[in-house]
Amino acid sequence: MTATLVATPVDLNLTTEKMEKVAFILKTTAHPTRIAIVQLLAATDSLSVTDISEKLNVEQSLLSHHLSGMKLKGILSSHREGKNIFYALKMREVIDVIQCLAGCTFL
Amino acid sequence: MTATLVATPVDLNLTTEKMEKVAFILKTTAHPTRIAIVQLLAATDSLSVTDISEKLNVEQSLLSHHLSGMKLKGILSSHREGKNIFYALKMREVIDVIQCLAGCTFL
DNA sequence: TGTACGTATGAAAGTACGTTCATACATTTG
DNA sequence: CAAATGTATGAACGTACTTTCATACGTACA
Repeated sequence: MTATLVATPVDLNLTTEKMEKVAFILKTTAHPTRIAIVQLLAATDSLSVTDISEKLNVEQSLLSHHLSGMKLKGILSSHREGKNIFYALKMREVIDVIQCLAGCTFL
Repeated sequence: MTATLVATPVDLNLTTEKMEKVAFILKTTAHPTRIAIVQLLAATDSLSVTDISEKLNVEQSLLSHHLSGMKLKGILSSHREGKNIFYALKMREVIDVIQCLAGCTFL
């Protein structure tokens, strides 16, 4: 008997449409600042733009662009509270995505 | 007692360097064709460029660009067998990443 | 050795993304 | 209502990504 050092085949079985959607979400997440945002909101539930800006040391306008993009694409949600706008992680699955890759020993 | 409808906080705890690496991998995967490539190689272990080109209906040169990029970034590996070059999925973690997102009901 | 086949490569062009800056909008407070 | 604070928006610019095309390279086989 010979040992076959071959990975177990996995059947992902995605339609073209689903592949496009997955790619869309991946692209939306694929940026250090945006990953940092996800990380923050994974732990804190909801933060104002100023909070995030200070914790990540990212300039207000740039951060706002990232946040509204992520919101537009369904990853984040937001609500106003007085002068502040609070963002929260809506698509919590991205946590698992990041966690999965972060667990790679070779990274 | 009040029910708090709040998601469980998750501590991702990534360093800046790791966030950059994760972003790098995400970016490398974030494209419908490349997701299709991963899907194919997740199931088949190793395929020639022609195989992939025919199955995905992607022109040779374009496919080659995608493949060599993915190889360069450590996602794929390749070896020559005669005239053919076979590509295989090296970083199998990306399967989980895609599977995770593909499992989202709302996609 | 030359011809055919499989694959890679590089330039060029279009498109999308990231960043900055200036400015506008909304809400609170004096 | 004017000023201050928090946030969004849009234009402009540079950079990176995607695609196509032409061509080069490697291998097999007549």
